Amino acid sequence: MVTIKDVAARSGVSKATVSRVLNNYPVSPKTYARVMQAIKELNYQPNVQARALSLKRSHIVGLIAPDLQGIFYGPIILGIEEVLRKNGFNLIVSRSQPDSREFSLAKMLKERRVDGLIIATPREIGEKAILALKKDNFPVVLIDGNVGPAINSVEINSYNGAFAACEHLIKLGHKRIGVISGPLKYKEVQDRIKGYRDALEKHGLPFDKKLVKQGNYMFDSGLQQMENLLQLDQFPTAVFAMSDLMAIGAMQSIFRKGLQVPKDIAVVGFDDSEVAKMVLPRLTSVRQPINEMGAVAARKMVAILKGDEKEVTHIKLETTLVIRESCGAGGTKNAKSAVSRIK
Amino acid sequence: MVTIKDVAARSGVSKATVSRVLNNYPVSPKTYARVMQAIKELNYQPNVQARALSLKRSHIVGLIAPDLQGIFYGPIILGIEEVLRKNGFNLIVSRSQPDSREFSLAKMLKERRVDGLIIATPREIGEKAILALKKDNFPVVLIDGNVGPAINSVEINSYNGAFAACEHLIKLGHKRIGVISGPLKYKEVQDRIKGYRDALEKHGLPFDKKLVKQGNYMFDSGLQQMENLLQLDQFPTAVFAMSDLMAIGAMQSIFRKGLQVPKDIAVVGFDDSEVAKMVLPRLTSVRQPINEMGAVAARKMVAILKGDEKEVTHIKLETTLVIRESCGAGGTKNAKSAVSRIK
DNA sequence: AATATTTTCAAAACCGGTTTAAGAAAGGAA
DNA sequence: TTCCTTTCTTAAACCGGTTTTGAAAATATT
Repeated sequence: MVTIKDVAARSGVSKATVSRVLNNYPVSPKTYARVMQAIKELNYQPNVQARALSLKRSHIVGLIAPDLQGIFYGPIILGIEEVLRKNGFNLIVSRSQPDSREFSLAKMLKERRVDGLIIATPREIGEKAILALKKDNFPVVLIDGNVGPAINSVEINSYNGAFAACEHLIKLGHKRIGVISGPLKYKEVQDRIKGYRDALEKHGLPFDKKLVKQGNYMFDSGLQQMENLLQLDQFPTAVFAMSDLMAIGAMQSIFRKGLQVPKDIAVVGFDDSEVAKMVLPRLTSVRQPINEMGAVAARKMVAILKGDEKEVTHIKLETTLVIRESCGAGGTKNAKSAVSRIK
Repeated sequence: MVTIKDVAARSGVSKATVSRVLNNYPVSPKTYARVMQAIKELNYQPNVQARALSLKRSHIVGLIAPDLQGIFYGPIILGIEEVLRKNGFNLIVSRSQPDSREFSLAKMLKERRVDGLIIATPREIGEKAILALKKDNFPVVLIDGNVGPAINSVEINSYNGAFAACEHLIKLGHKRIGVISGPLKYKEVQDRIKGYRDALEKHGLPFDKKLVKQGNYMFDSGLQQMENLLQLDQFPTAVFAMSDLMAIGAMQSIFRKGLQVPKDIAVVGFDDSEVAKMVLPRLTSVRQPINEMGAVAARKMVAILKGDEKEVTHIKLETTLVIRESCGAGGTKNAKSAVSRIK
């Protein structure tokens, strides 16, 4: 491998000078030219390990997520990677292990392998561990979660998304709207339920606890919870599911019962993932800008690492209701999008 | 940050001795104990950058893929990451840029940021660039592709998968089987077409070129190409699509025409992705062990980096036909799986 | 007890960069 | 011309590990 020493020898200057050229410190034009010439001739590429050791900066950002693929985490990775690459950083991905999670966090930190950490779905990691990172002044950005004002976060405005979905159903004339939720302990689930309730209230409709069933975001639970809804004395005429997978499960459950979507029961999902377009009737869904969430988080991280930004920010991205056939309102798209930024 | 020097000072030995303890070189029991004690007390963690510089090994493996998410690349990442983590390696993911692909490859190599490279879908990268890596003796494992005997590869036995899918349809009585293929220039597409033709031939059925339409693996192209098939004078009674997304697109196309699946036209897909279970009728599909492909590639890489294996291997993983309703044969599953290894 | 052999450890060099402190060269003012 | 700045350049130290070399200590042999 050709090193900085080789370049120095070839261009007749010292290592220090080559380093200055590389880092844009003032150098006389002719020295600059000679060094660049040597770099080109030797096809020299600086050794990142050496540079990292010296600078105490690896130019690597770590992503910790409970899963590294699927409807949600796939697009996040994509969004993060693109921004990082364009800014000269690399991305190390790591799945959070349910068991040894804090350990691996602490290790990542102490090893100094990464310059900063983007943590997706911090609820898997534990608030304490995250706050400990902060205490060590380690750059952290959370995606899809929030552990208080001290730590940067990027999330979806779940409340607005749910509100829009439910209001849409109400305006179509539905008065009994079932909900298949995610795990109730999650903050975003509570937000969405609040959006649902507020939409009902705004239009003078009563809230019926029996219409809210708890699922786990997965297909099977949508199927299961829809069955439960169908066993009520009085069916809901519409269902709002907090994920597309559950919405699709719900649709299958409805079909099995011999009913039709949207004629007998209208269905709205959440995510607007690829599958929403593939099922019949096509699924009306609350679009989350997942890819953008990753990109925004990565941009924040880059800004921190470059020293451009110091203040903690909490960003909420807005959702869009994408109307297809499963809700019973023809149309194609109904856009509403914005980025709100809250300090 | 606490360094090896601090540990040395605390335990009253030299840096060298601490290093020996850490790397399991012979040391007297009482020295060992003292050093370990100091390590624990100081909560010392070696700096990976320094170690990487000294050892010329970063313990990072790079993955280059055209996409980092979705049905195919998502599970691959998952499979790779798990194996690497368990073996003490980290994974850097990088999307291959259509434009500057060779450049970034060469850069990764020269920078010595990663110890080895797993390249998914090498057709995007270019054979020359890959062979150049080999020339530099850089560890490379290809996933889902093959550029000759010199380079390690892991792929799916596409031929067998297609053969099984088509033979299954033939045994159900179909005599005119349409195909919606991937891009014909891809090797695996040619293999699958060969599987299709051989199945026909084995059962004495004629091959009709008009029944093979070229798609691009995406949903829309399935829809489009099925429409083309439906414009033939004589419909196929079954369709084999080379991806689930295209199969689902084809199904929608069939429905639009007022026909039913599988009654009028049977459909079989390829991938057995999550969506296969979500559409109605549920999709019969050729299951690719995608996750395992990633794991196998990662294991090979680890073996190379640990110096355990030197010979080049070409591994083909077998597929399984998963039977659901879209093909018209009730049943649940029909397993057939194996790993064949070819030197 | 004297010598040979083995074991254990420390000093120093090294990996390939960056940075500091100081010297050399160039330019400007008196 | 001389002296004072300002601009470039470099030697040496440093980042935090690993590894080689050789000496001291411990053990074995005679």
